[in-house]
Amino acid sequence: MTPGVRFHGGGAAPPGIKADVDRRPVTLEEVARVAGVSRATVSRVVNGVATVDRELRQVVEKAISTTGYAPNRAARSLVTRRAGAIGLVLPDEGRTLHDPYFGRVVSGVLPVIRPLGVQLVLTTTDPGGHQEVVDDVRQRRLDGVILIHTHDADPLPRLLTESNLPVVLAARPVRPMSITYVDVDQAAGAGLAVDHLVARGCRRVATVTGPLEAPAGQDRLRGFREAVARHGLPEPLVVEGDFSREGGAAAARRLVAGRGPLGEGFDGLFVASDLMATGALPVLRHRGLRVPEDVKVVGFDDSSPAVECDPPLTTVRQPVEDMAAEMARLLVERVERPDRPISSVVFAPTLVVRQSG
Amino acid sequence: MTPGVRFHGGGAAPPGIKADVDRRPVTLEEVARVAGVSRATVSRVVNGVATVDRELRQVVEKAISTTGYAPNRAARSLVTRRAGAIGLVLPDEGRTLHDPYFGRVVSGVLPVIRPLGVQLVLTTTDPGGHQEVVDDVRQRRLDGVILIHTHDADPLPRLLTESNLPVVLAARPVRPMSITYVDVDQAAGAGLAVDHLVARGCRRVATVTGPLEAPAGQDRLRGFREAVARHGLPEPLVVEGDFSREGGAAAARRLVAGRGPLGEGFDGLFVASDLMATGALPVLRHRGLRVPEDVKVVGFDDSSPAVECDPPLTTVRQPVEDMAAEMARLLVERVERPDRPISSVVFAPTLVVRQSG
DNA sequence: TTCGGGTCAGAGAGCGCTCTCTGGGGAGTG
DNA sequence: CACTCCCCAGAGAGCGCTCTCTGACCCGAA
Repeated sequence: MTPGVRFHGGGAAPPGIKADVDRRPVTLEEVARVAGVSRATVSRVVNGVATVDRELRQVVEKAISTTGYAPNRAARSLVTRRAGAIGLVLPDEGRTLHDPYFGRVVSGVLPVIRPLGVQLVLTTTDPGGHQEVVDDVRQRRLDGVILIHTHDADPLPRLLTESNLPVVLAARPVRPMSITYVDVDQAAGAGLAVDHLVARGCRRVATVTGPLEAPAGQDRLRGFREAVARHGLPEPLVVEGDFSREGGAAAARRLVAGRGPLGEGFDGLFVASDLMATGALPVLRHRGLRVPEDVKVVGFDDSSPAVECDPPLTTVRQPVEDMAAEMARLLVERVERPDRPISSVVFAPTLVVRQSG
Repeated sequence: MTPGVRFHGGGAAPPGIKADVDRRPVTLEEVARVAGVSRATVSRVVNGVATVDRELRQVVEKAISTTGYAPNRAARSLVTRRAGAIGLVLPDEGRTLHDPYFGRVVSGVLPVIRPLGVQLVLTTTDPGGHQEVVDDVRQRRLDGVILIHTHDADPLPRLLTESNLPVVLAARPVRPMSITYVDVDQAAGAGLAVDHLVARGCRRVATVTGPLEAPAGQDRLRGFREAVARHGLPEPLVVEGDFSREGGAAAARRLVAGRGPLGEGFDGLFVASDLMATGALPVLRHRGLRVPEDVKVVGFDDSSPAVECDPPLTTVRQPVEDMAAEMARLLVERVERPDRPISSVVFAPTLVVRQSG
């Protein structure tokens, strides 16, 4: 060893903040030494195990705070076989990520899992397809996943359940399968919309549906038809949309094209998503139809476009935050007791009345 | 040991999927045994270390795929002292999470870190304040964090940098400090807006600013004033807003209140955020001012309200995805080489012309 | 043949934690 | 007073991986 000049430290380190920097993290071992107890006892204190003497506990707690100990999660995970993290998986067709719905899900999930010390990891199924997500779970980086907006062809739900990994779906699966999901009663929501239109005096109603291969699309149409029948209304106009703004506009154009000069056609319109409604409204306006005077419009989702468009949209609200919180709870439950029977939850929608209908 | 009935397995397990379920995960050790090599060699193959004989490598790779081996990340983290995860920290005043901006950040960050095998962990500073985030890093659950929308009083940037933890800020810090950040040239963006208004024939311009304690608010106002001076325009009207829709509406009311009967006042309006602009537009309309005929309006952000409002907004676009990707790159770089000098990046804004101005 | 040098696989020591098992000591009982 | 029982702290064995160090083996040069 050549003796040389040490720039930082070298003798007794000055006390204070600087000494913290670049120092090796404190381990259980060191806390134990400071407290004059064994590693096991410190571990018990850290994890809140009750069988520790009061006095001893205080000594340990003091040692923890003076040393500034923070447990290494990787080491703990290695033993407990828990990652302490769950995944939120979005299909990245670009759309979902930019949908405010996504933020609502996050703000529903976080309050449930943070107090449990569980992290929320964000992923899309975008690049490597789905294997990445499965790998994340198999590598024990994720204890389970919440799947958003899976579509018909999505192999992920099956892939994950077949590997017996904890999954919760946001929305009913396309094909019936043994999987936990949380959904809103879509049909009932559509019914709420029709009830409202009828209460406001509409007699000839129309609908722009979602894509009919999606369960949400199917269910909202079914609920719409059932409510129309229940109220004894004449056969409604039905045009299929695709949940996009442009799709809503296109569908609206087809609807007004079939409308006669003096109002035969429809006086109430249920659009199966707010985004489509924001596409449909300008079409109606350009056709000279005033909303809500000539046509009353009700949307679905209560997403931000609903309040931003003109006029603000009466719409069916899904309690997304509550649903997300429930998904988180179900997932955590499933991670902790994989043997429990799976169970799903369906929420009731509500109607938010604004100016459009 | 009492001999008893074993329900699952017990003899030779039937081959196939069922056997995978509930089985203990495969370890390096087992792969090594199957391949007839040492644990070290398998590790070398898994991690792509070059000094492994070609043939041997193939044998190991085969063993990996037949056993279905997936490395345990916790074990790896324990040794490498890398969590393999970075945090995206949002201040939860409710707003940010529901802002589409947030989704754009995520979709900029993910493509950068996923190929590196790094996870994105979402957090807010909401409940326990900021200690939680610091703890996450100290517990080595997070290698570093990206901080979004920090405000003046936010202690987090300082807290993290003082602990010498890798941080990247989205936006210039309020007070100058030694920290990596990525931002758009706010002043230049405001200049773009004024240039456009002038090119469209405006002579008397006004602005609704952001909150002036925020750097973005200050910089956009400064850029606005500089451009106004550069074009030799008369003293502009300036009203302070707060980046919210309601704040935009309130500011617009104050502006039109000062406007005389025959158009003395302003014919061009720069609103420092799209959201505020969506609040301002209806106010102008109710005052009988047509956009863009009577007043041309330019917003800032190119967020979704810009395309949803009526008329669609001409606005200054921040390349949010690119900026987010850059933040991710800077953070990863910083995690890998903490000794490197810190560096920040400023992006150029562009103008998106729509119908409002 | 001997020897130096280079290549590459194996041995083994941890990383920091949890958790079971052991055992000391005090209280209660016969 | 001896014995049992219980309570609670310590010892120590891993969890599954990485990475350094050792050493076997082969090749070419002396």
